[in-house]
Order: sequence, then structure tokens, then C-alpha cells
Amino acid sequence: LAGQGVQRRLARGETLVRAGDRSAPCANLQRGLMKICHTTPAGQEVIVGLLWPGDFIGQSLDGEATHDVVALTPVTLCQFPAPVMARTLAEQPTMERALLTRTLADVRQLRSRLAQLSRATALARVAGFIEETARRLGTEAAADGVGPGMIALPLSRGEMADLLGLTIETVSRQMTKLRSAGVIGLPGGRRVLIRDPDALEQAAEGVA
Amino acid sequence: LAGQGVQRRLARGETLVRAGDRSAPCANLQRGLMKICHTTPAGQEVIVGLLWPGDFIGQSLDGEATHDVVALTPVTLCQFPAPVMARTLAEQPTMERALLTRTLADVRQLRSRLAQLSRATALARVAGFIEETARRLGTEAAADGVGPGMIALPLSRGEMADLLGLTIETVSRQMTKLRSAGVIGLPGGRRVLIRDPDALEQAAEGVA
DNA sequence: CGGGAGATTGACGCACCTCAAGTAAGGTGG
DNA sequence: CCACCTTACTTGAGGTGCGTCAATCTCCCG
Repeated sequence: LAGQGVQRRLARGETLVRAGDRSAPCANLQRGLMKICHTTPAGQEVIVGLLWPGDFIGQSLDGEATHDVVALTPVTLCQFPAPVMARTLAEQPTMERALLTRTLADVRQLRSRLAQLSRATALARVAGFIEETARRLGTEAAADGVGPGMIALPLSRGEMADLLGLTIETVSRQMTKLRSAGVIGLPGGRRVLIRDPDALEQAAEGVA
Repeated sequence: LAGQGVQRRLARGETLVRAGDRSAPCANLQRGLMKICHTTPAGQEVIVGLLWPGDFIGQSLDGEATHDVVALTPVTLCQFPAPVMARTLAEQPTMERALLTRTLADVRQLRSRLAQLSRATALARVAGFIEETARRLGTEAAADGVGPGMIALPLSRGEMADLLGLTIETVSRQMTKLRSAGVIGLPGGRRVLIRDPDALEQAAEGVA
């Protein structure tokens, strides 16, 4: 399948899929980070999911796309037109099974996020996001020229707010609160130093 | 596939799948309503999805179940052991494709719910739920011995609260508010009369 | 008719949003 | 290289929507 694809790069802010597109392309995200988002009639944006390297894009093989997919950082991906994708899937049962497995995992993850969003406090959401980001960045962290326990958040405060269902101000306040409590350090420039992973986990679990 | 399945009935409150189960069964829901839910360590329950007649149960072909599946009403379903399901899928590409399509639809729906939950007010959530329920019950409504525009909510106030991420009291207050505004009628016993569908839609959209 | 679960209503507090000002960081032109 | 401007972030004060606690009411179902 990789042979059928076209290598492509997107700059920060570029849109790969727009809500309402028919036969939107599919792609494998190789480097960078993207957001799946929905803009309300009122112009407010909600981020319903993030895409990390290795993730597959193209939840709309059938029908039209319901969400935008936008690059949050410079991105490289391997893109396939929807028809090619459909044909390949039909011919390669292994591929289809793999995609099904992945999609089922997505469903489970979305349900977890739903459970989180419906009850968690602002502090728990922010702490959970930092934790999750640290886990996903993992070994890459060092690549950003940051030390152990240090990560570079790929999202602005505003994007974090859209993702967590909060306002910019509240996100900022919770970050400050975690810093004051000695749980994290904020050396500036979107970097976060995780001083006390256990306390961070506690905060994410909702233990005030 | 239907031939391989076993017809089964569950009473209200019975559990089909428990979180942590390995090789949980798959099933087709034929009559009744079920909930997919998660109980937090603190004992609070969050409903992450509802299952209506025609829906497929078994988002955990691989790995272990992450959520409980419980009957909200008396239920009849056609159940298959996970191994049978796996074998059938492997042998019947059409079936696998159908399941993939369904699962992708689930993903889209979950994302919509996520967008809704992250920003909507209590009134919008309640109004949206009534609207959605009315749509899904659709023609069945008449079967419950209720007139035009009348539906019988399949959930208690507490279950609605768990689903919408609110408390019982808040759900109750929003229902009262909609009644006072002349949008709905509450003749008692979980029944809801939709007096002004347009106003209900407006409320669901967040128009105060 | 009585008991009990579910639903409604009220009073009150707190977490988060809104509005607004101030501060730090990054990029551009002189 | 520095002044300037823009954008992002922080911090503060005040209002509000929803949660919490508690009392009352309604509807079943025996």
C-alpha cells in the first residue's frame, strides 16, 4: 500500500480534510501532529481528537467527512486517494482487519475521553493532558532538545482549551496552580518540566 | 451468521459484558435498549453510549472489554461467542466490511457527542437528548400507547444525568424549565409531549 | 392504604466563564 | 542592534450556572 501513496508535507495550520468533503483522502501520519476538529455555527472550535505519528487518517471511507483535519505542526504524511484505499482494502483482507482493529481502538479511546470530559474538573483535565502528552511524546522528547522529564507541548493554550472544553484563562490558571504546587515547572516557551509524576497522576485522577 | 447465533433475553439491569472480560460475546440487539457505561473508582457511573435495536455489540474483538454493557429495558438479542464471530469475519469479507462501516459511523457519532459534551449547557444537553430520543424511537412511539409527538423516555432521571454528565437535580430543573416555556409537556411517568419541536431544536443548539 | 423509590423544588456555595488589564515573547523594519 | 508591534500568555475582579445538601412530593406496587 505504501507504494500507492504520495509523500506530502503540510505546514502548520494547513487543512487536509474539510468537514463536508466527499471522498476525502486517506493518509498515514508520519511526522508531526494534527487535530480533528469541529467548528460550531457560532464560530467556536472544538477539538475532538489529536493524531500522532503512526495514526491513520480517513474515518470517512463511506459518506462525507464530518470533521476538519488540520496540521498543528509541520507534518509529513503518506497520502492515498479514497478510491485507491477502497480498492486496496477490498483486495487485502489483512489490511481491512488491521484497519478495523485500529478503528475499534479509536472507539475505546473516544469513550474514555467522553467519560473524562463529562465529569472531570479543570485541574484534572489539564493534568491528564500533560500526562498523556508526556507519554505519547515519550522518547521523542529528547529530540526537542529538552532534558529528562521535560516536554514541549505541541499545543497553544487556546488549542488546549478547545481540546479540553475549557477557556484559555482557566487552562492558564490550572497550569499556574500545578506550578505553585511544585508538580510541574514552566521554564517558558511551551515547555513543561514534570517534577512530580505521582502528584500529576493524582491530579489527573481528580484527587484535589 | 444469524444461524450461528443464540437468541437470548435479558431483564432490565442484567449485564451482558463486564469491563475487563476477555473474549466477551458479540451480539445483535433486536429489541430493547442497552447502555455502555464505565464506573469510576469513586463509584460514579458514566454512560458513554446507548445501544438501540439493530446496533451491534462487540467492540472488543481483540483484547479485553473496557466498558460494561447493561440492559436498560427488557432486551432480546442474538448472541455469538467471540471465536465464532472472529471466524465468520475472516471467512466473509462482506461481513467485515459491514462491521468496519458501522464502526466508522460509531466513531463519527462519538466525536459529535464529544463536541456536544465539551461546551453545551445543561439545557442544551437535555433538549438534545429528548430530540435524539424522539428521532430514534420514531415510529415505535405509537407502540407505547402514546399519541403523536409523545414519547416515553427509556431512561430514568439518574440515567439521563449519567449520560449527559449532569446531576439528577439539574436534569430535573431543565425539564421543568422546558415545560414552563411551553416547549414540552410532562404528563407524568417518564412520558414527554413535544409541543414545540422548533423551540426544542433551538434549545438543543444552545440558543438560550 | 401504606411504604418506598424516583422526581421535584429550594437554598447556598463553588468552579468555571466573562470581561479587562497587564506582561512576556517573537518577529520585523529601521 | 534596538525600537516597535503583534501575538500569546498571565493575572485579577466579578458574575453565573451547575453541584451539593436537604426537604417535600408523586407515583407505583404490593
